[in-house]
Amino acid sequence: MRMIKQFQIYRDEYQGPLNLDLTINSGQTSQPSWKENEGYFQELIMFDNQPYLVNITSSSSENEDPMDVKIESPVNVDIGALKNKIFDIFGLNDDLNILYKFLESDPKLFPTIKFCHGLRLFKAQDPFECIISSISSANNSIIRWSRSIRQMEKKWGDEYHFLSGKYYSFPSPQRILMAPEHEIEEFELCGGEKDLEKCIDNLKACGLGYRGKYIKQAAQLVQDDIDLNELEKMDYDEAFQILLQIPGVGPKVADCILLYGFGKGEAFPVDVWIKRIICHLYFSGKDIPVPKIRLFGMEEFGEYAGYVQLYLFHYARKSGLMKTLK
DNA sequence: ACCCAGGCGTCAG
DNA sequence: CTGACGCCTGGG
Repeated sequence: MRMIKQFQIYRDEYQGPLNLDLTINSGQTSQPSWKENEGYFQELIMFDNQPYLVNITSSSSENEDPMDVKIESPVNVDIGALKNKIFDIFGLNDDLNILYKFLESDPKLFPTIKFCHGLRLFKAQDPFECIISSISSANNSIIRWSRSIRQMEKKWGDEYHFLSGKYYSFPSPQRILMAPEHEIEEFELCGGEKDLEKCIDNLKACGLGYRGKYIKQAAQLVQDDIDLNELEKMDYDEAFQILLQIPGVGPKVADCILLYGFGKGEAFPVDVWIKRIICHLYFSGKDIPVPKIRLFGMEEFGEYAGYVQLYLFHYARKSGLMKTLK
């Protein structure tokens, strides 16, 4: 059986503007960009352990037309549930009008609005996936990180066939634990049957480098010790401390996980660019240590900290400020 | 064409 | 605090 259901998302169902293209392609390290095909963004969404291929209009996101959503699945599609999931992923529950009032109240932040109109937080579809992909993003470029995620999905995720092609889910902790860390381990695992050069089904071969070890340790912790449902219920500070115990997770990565995986909008992930931008805008270029920048951001921007980080980064990229700071 | 320095966040020393 | 980690980018 194969089911396709279609619905619209109207302009008055969410508050403030939405630029879907900008949201998907602004390099947020929550999920790789969705595929673009015949005027739609497409991605496999796992919901209640069932696969759904979501197709969402990629054009006219800035005008008054509703967005088309088509969902293809081998199982019955609960439109309400999938719609909620889509709202979560694209930050459609965030009121950008209120955000913009806040940004307007700070002359340093005001200019970010016109560069980021309709930009929303692009959330991960699942907390475990978010943990692994955030670890992979550390000390890494967006392109390299996206490639690694896609390769992990292809090697260890489940394959699903849809009308427009094959898609792979993000592998479970169990699957990641079964994957060899590097080619030597894979070689030993097959008892020397394969040539060492042909051992490419390991984490390191996904371009993850030394992060492979962290990823397996993280998967082990999630399987044995860390209950992600419990983490979801904790307040920001408590969850932050727990996440820091995961190998490969420092303050920046923990904040990304809290922001993109658990929807904690008060998280303020500080990478080198945010550091440079904040030092430039708020400390007249003086060099302030990263941990202080983080505390400053959380104090100064409160519940909007995550959005401010997103807007400052994109603003710096588009306005040319980044080139100046480099 | 080539090489090699520089950049990225976390960890270990 | 500093250097190492792996890989890609970009300048020479």
